[in-house]
Amino acid sequence: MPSGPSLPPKIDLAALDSAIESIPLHEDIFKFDPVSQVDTSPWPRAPAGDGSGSLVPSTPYSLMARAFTLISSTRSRLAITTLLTNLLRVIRAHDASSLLPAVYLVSNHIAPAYDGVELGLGGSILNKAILDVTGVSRARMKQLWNSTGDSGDVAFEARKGCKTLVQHVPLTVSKLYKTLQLIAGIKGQGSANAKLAHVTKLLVASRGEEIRFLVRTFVSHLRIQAVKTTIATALAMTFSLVDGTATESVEFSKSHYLITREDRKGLLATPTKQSERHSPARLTLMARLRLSERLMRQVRARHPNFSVIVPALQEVGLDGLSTRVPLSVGTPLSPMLGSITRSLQDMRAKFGERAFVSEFKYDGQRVQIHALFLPYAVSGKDGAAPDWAKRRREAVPAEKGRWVKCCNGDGEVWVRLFSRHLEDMTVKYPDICDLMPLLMGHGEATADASFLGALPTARPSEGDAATTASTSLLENPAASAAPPVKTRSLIMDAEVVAIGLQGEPLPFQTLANRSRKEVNIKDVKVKVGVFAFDLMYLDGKPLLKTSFRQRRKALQTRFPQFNPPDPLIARFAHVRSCESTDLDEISAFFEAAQASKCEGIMAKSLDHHWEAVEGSEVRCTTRAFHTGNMKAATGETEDGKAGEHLLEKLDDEVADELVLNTEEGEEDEEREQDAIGKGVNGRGKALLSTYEPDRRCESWLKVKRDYVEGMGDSLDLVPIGAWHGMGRKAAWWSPILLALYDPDTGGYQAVCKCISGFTDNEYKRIFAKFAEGSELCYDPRKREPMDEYELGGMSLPDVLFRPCEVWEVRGADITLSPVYHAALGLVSEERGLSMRFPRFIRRREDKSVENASTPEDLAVIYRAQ
DNA sequence: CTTGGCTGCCC
DNA sequence: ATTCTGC
DNA sequence: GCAGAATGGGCAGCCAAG
Repeated sequence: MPSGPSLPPKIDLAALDSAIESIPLHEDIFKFDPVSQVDTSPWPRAPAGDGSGSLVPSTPYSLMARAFTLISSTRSRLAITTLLTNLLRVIRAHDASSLLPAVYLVSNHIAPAYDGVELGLGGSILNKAILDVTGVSRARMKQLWNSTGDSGDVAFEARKGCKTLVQHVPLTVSKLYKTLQLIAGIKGQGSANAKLAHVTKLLVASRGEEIRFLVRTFVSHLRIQAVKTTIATALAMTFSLVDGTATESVEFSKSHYLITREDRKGLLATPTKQSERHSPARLTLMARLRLSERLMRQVRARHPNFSVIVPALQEVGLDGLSTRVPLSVGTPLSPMLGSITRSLQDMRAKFGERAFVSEFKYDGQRVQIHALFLPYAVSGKDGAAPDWAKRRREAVPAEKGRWVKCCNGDGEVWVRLFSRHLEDMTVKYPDICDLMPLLMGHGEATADASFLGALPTARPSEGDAATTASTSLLENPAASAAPPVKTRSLIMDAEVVAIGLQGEPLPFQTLANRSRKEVNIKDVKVKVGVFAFDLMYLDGKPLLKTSFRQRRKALQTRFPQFNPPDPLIARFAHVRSCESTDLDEISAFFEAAQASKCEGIMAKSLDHHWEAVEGSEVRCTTRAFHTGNMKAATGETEDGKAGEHLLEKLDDEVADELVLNTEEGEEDEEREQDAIGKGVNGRGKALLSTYEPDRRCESWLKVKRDYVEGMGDSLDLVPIGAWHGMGRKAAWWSPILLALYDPDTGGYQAVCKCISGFTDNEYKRIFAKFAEGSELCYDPRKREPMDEYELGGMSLPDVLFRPCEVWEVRGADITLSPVYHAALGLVSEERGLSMRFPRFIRRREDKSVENASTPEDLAVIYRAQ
């Protein structure tokens, strides 16, 4: 119990529960009033943040638990969004300081990915905590795990029937968030116990449903059908709806986004009556909500940091948001992703007449490179400027990243590297950091011939790196032509690939062997090459809306491939690409990618286009079009009116871009000139080649061998065991352990687990056929396991199956495994083989278990890789 | 001082 | 990473 | 088609236990 001078006033828990219970969180967002419909008098109090010493309401965690419970009872996106929006509105209205913590709690995080904050709690520690707190037996725990498949549900069920003798102080959102941050900060010897102590304390303090969500929050797995987009939407709606509280900035008249109480009087966001749905007044407001939602998604995609976004919303609202939270060097944007495409023909067909390039998809690690040059001398002065330290601090968002001195003595380049999921990788790649000043023209060796080299593409070549480089230079003679232009700032997209002494690409597993906490560039054991493929920001200008053709051109001309003279520094090249749209040539390029150990290819649309929507007449006139540039979009047209027409036909996405982009600075003249599109006189649809953060787009298509039917390797495996599924798969077996059949011994060698590719019906069939305790399925802990199973270093499955089916399973490639013993001795004496990205394709009813794939079959595939 | 379990993060 | 499902 | 969920192989890093 807390003690000391500021003992909080005694809380009437019954009154609190009833006050929370009576909040109509499910109510239509236009009707719900977080001020008049919420009674905060029984809420716990905390000192106001303004230092006045006055006590203000502090959001009880039970409010969040209540919202989560309601959310869990539906699968309707609309209902979930409504609940979440109303929850955030209540918190915003009564306890604004808890809004950011609440948003983090909903999103399963406590900080942006790149801050490197980790809770370090997992199922194991939580199980311990639940045992401690509830006192249930281990057997009961296991039983609960098997039946619920959820840590929170286990905790909730385990505590049922436990008597809670002490009346606790209610847990608050703010307290929980602070504790999570505290837990994340605990390191070193004894940390496990220290974390456990905090967890246990909170579990003990929790009441009712709270424990379910508390535990899920500890394992960062809330499972409430709302992770990213739904939160962004709810946040946008929260700030669209003016609730008349003191903290709202009131500038209604000029806003694109705000909806006042007056505006929405008598209207419903989700009416049941058809007539109400189409009321013009309602449609106007819904359009505003959609605009806010799109704004929020865009801002979040360009600057995914709630610690920046939420305070910005609170201070400047939606209208000032995109200016206040822009794309910035030092903060990663969400990467653009490619859509899976099942064949080269499909890929070709999707682009139609549009120009595109194909690129090698290397098997490495994606990296987003941020770099900023800061000169020692400011203009007009020479020598180191006295305010260097201050300028340095001001130049970057925080004391993260790495400063690299330019060897020409001009200044320093600040570098920060991010992974695909936006983790900070700067310290992992000092060799890439050191590359940046040279790449940006701030080194002095740029005239050196050794700079002109390129990475060879899997061509074996004698001699050292320099010889190799000159060989591959022939592939791209243009590389030597470009003079180094000094670059101020950039954000670049690239793939990091492990390379051998000759610069040849090495497998992903080699790259994975690299240390992650690097201290010294001299200790780097796995050399890497950087294969660049996009440029999102250059010299202070975002290029997201620039066509890919121009981004690519800028990337290639400004940053020619080169091989730094210092062998410790990473090499730089562009991904190999092919501009032909001829299917045969693309096929040959795809084969070349395989030969170079690539995963496949990415095909990318080069230009912005307009295309007719079905049934409309299309007149194709070439003229300048560039999203984000009103003048170009409405510029020269055949009949002079078509420009306006075009604007009317813009789909929402583009309209939004236009609105947002007015704040992104002037257009680049060069870009404008090159902007190509098709005028459409009729209904039109935008097919853009913009960089779309956070989206899997049809303008980027990825083709891998294993997506293509009949192309990848597949195995015919025997299911020999399984575990109880979790979450939505709790009622079935998942994952399922698969094995090869060894005809020499009659044994079964486990090769991988499989979770993907099964339909729910297939799961049902499997669970019914291999029913627990039946002839075909037994508990290996209760009955001696059959000795023909070779499980390797695998932990024992919950159940073992009698071998009786054969399944076709496809994967990307075969890996040397530290765990499985499949084909042990055939390619390695120490390690067996396993499969990357295994997925169930179909049952082979035509095959008996004796006809399943053998260790030799697997070894053959491995050797052929 | 070594080993093995757990966690988070690459793909 | 891949895949399936409900909206 | 989007959004979310479940979970694959395998690595380094960290910590606890032996």
